[in-house]
Amino acid sequence: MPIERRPLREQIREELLSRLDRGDFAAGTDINEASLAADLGVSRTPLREALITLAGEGVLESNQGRGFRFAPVSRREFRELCEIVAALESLALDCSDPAHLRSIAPDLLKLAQDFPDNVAEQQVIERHDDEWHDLLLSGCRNERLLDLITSVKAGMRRYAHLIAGDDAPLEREAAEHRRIAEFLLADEPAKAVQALRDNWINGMERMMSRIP
Amino acid sequence: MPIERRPLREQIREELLSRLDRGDFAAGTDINEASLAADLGVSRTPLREALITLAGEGVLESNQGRGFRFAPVSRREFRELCEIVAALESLALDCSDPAHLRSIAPDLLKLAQDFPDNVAEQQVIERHDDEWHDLLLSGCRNERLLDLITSVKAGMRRYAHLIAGDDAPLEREAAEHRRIAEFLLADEPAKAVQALRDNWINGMERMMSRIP
DNA sequence: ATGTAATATTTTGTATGCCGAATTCATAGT
DNA sequence: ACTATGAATTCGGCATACAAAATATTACAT
Repeated sequence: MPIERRPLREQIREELLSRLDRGDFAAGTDINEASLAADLGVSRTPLREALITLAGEGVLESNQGRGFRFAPVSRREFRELCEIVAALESLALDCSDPAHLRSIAPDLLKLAQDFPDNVAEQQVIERHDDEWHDLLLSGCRNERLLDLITSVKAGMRRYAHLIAGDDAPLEREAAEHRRIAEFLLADEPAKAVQALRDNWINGMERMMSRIP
Repeated sequence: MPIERRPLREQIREELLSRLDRGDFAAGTDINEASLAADLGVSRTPLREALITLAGEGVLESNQGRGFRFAPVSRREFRELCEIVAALESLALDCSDPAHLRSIAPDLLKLAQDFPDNVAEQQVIERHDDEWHDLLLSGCRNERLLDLITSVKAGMRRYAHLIAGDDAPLEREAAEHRRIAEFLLADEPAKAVQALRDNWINGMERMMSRIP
């Protein structure tokens, strides 16, 4: 088996993000470095490195002398994030290889149809959604853009747990994914881009009511 | 005078970026943490924190065990960055308050006209250009978007010194800025957005030949 | 009882030290 | 002379130690 040979800061970052998905941290909570480090079984140094990375991604905010805290959630910020991701993913889809898009379209359609079937726990659904978008953008040659999208989406993870336990928006999401895939199958990339944009805007509105 | 009361990592980050503007670091160069820390008069800890931040912004890359190095420049990456910033600034302009845009339009025009007059050193010009764009986007209410633009632009600073010593593209840049400002004065924001997009694409092409 | 000042405690920010991995140089063998 | 193998050294990654700031606490005065 391949032993984990990656910087601790990266592993810590991912662990914190997945805890965030589970809703382990309340937004707006101050982070105590010593206790969190002890909890994770690492020293403060790599933990702080992870925290600084997350602060750069907007997951945390840092105030001089007061350390780090999970950035509070707000409808306004969520809308801002959705607008950004919509623009970035649209761009990514725009500069994707059309041939590649056609080749993955069947898979995208299939995944979208399987969507509501496995109504497993929330985390699985979230991963599923992310994977679908990742596949959609897999033909984008702009590496920096893909990294940036990943980074911005990290900031949205604070909102992930808020959608738990409601199947209706899930069905809507799947329907919109099917629509995008069908446009790609029909070789109409421009319409797919528009549908993707709509997907984010609609998803934003679905979420809005759940944010305090 | 107000004494500097900010985390060292931020001051270090800015110092490194301004050194980058001056072309002090060759792209692709490995960074020796100990010697750089000694040079800056700080310890390795806040330096590493700054390096990690810069790596998150794409200014540096980090390889396991080999530490940090200035990410090598390439035409491809520069094009990627320009496409991203074009999309982000377009979005920012798009969701700006039209009334505010009209109110700053005269200033923007004036600044653009003053552009080539003070043909001072390169750094001043770069700052001037950045300030113009900052003012242009000052009416954008999407805070996260503005932060993101700043962050992506940090990655472009590796290319800043390459444009030194050529006035022709500067004149073109100023002309395009005037064009944008005039659209805003005429209350045609949509055209201004398009002109802004063109500005980035043209600026990209102007730079291309200078990148190895 | 409440507000304020002084002190104690907690927690962050920074510096230093140690260990292991990775690179480099030297040496031996073909 | 060239490659391969091993030793030495350098350097990054992480832990620990220290300093400074912020928060909590207590004592005192009004």
